[in-house]
Amino acid sequence: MMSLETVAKRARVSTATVSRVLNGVDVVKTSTRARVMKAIADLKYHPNLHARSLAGAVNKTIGVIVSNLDNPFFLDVYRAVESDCHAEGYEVIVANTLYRPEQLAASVRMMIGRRVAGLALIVSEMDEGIVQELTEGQMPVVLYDVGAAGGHVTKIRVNYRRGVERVVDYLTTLGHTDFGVIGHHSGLAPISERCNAVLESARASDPRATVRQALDADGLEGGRRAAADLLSAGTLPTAIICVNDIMAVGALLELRDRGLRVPRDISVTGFDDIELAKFCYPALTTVNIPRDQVGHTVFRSLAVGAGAGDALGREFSVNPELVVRESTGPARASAI
Amino acid sequence: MMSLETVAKRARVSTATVSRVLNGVDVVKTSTRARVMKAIADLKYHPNLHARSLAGAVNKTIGVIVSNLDNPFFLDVYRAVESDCHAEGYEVIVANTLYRPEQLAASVRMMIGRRVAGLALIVSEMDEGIVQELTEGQMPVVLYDVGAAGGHVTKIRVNYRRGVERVVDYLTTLGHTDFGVIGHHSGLAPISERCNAVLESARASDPRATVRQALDADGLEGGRRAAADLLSAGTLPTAIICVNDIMAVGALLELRDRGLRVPRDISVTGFDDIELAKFCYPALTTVNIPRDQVGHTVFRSLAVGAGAGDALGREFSVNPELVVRESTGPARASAI
DNA sequence: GGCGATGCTGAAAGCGATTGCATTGGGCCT
DNA sequence: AGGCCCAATGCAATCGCTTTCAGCATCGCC
Repeated sequence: MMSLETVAKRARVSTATVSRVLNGVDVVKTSTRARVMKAIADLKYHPNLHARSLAGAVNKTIGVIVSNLDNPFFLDVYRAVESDCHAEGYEVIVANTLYRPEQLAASVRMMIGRRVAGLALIVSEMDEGIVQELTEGQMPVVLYDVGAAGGHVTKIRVNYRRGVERVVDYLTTLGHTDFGVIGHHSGLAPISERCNAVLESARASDPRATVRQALDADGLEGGRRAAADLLSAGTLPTAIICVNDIMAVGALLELRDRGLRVPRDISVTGFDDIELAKFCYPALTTVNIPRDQVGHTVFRSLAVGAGAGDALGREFSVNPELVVRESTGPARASAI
Repeated sequence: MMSLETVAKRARVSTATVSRVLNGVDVVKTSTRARVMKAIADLKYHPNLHARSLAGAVNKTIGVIVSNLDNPFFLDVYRAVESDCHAEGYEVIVANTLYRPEQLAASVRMMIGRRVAGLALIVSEMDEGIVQELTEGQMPVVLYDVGAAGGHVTKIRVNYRRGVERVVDYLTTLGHTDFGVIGHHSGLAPISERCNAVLESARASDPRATVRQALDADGLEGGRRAAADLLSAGTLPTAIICVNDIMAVGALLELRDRGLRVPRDISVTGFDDIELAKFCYPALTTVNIPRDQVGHTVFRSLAVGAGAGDALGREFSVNPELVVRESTGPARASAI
């Protein structure tokens, strides 16, 4: 491979001068600059970025670790970060853990090894040990839904409870008092928070409200089975609240197969507002977590160089918003 | 930040020894190794990967450039590559160009700068200059749907024509002879190849076949408008072939709004088999490009170290498969 | 004509690892 | 006891770049 020196020799200058031309710093005589640029072009020279970030002080790249790029939530957050960063000349490197803790650890090590300027952990399989290690360290960090803010760590917390309240309140005003919940015991805090919040919000809204739970499966098929369980167990709820959109779509499928009309016979809600929610039939009423808000916060916390960095060390709370579509309507009057 | 030397000093050994412990090479006395490991743990030391890849000969990371991670096709290919690579201890770095040629160029420069072991370009906005430069260079490269194989460049080409033939043949056996095509003039070769293939396959299947085109818009709304155009122009086709799934979904939406039943009144097909195709209503009959096949080929071409690399320099042709779902059925007998 | 200021360029010291070669010291053979 | 060998470790060069400091013309000015 070629190096600065090759270029320098060909242009009959020192490596220092080539470097200056490359970075546009200092003043280089126009004729010299031209000679150097020609040499660079002739040789198709590309600077070695490893050497550059080894030698240079600043490292304009930030790291983002997410659970799974498949999940549109993580993808959107990542893209928001990326777009902000590119606008300011930062690079982003992303890693996904596939929800595996040991992969999380490996990714963190990798990011530290790359000496990123800052690191954002937007994952659901959070590991306490890692959180602590990062908190004790020096590197600017953004933690999502975990840990504590202060110093070099920014915390973003999502108020899931509030999101659930929005759903329940909305359904209550439509006359619903008889709810079913579809969720799962994954041990993931965000999910269990949602499950619990349904119970509490429902009671808060209306003391007579009933809530039936089906919490034993995950994914589309899980939603389907859970819906089936709810249907076969005595009277039918008038509304089914699902802790994520995928399960809600599964429920929709099952209801359709059983000849129930949504929302006339029964209302269904999801959580997350994935793309599918817009296009499934009927389009899903759900809860949206403002993803670009999360992304922008990450950028503002980590890109300390770029006039940003004002957000570092603070705690941010993001409030989910209700998105009303077609899968919800007034409670039916009578049993089916 | 800490360095090897810090660790070395603390463990009262030389940096060479620490390096050996770190990499598990050579023989280090057990007691020494223990001392070093303790020092590493105490200091929470993480090796600087830039320095490592500068000093070391081998660089076990490969680069993947895609047009847009939003697009499930690109995402799936990327994930297939990543999973293969991680299994063999390779890292993957990904860049998306958002379909912008200048971003493509920047990403290529970045990858070269990082001295990746190999580079895969899976983009639709291909730039001839870049292809040529890469072809003339040294680095192992995988090109998707462009360029020529040989030496250090692997080519993957997708037989779109064949995919379209599958669709048209299938519809023909269902009795369709009156087609509408929804596509767009994007200048993207894969898209125009599909548009053209429809015309030719239809004529090949049945000389009396008619094909009406609506090629002026893109995206979901574009598909919607194109469907509207097709509807308002004289007699209705019995089948609408869309060049991608997004536009097909748009068409479905428009047809539904106009009171047409799919597939009873009219059949609709897509292309790409994105996730949405499975969940929209009715589920879309479409064409799937085997993504993991593409991903595995990338890995086998680029990860020359890992017992792979046998695929480098060859040309691979991947054949799309027809995926029949619910949006297609027998041609209706009479005009509506 | 001498002198500091100014503009450009070069020499060389790191940055943090890897690695070939030199060194050391103990065990074993004769 | 002397010589050898090999295991274990250290020394120092190297990778490709940035950056400080110094050097050398050239220039304007008194």
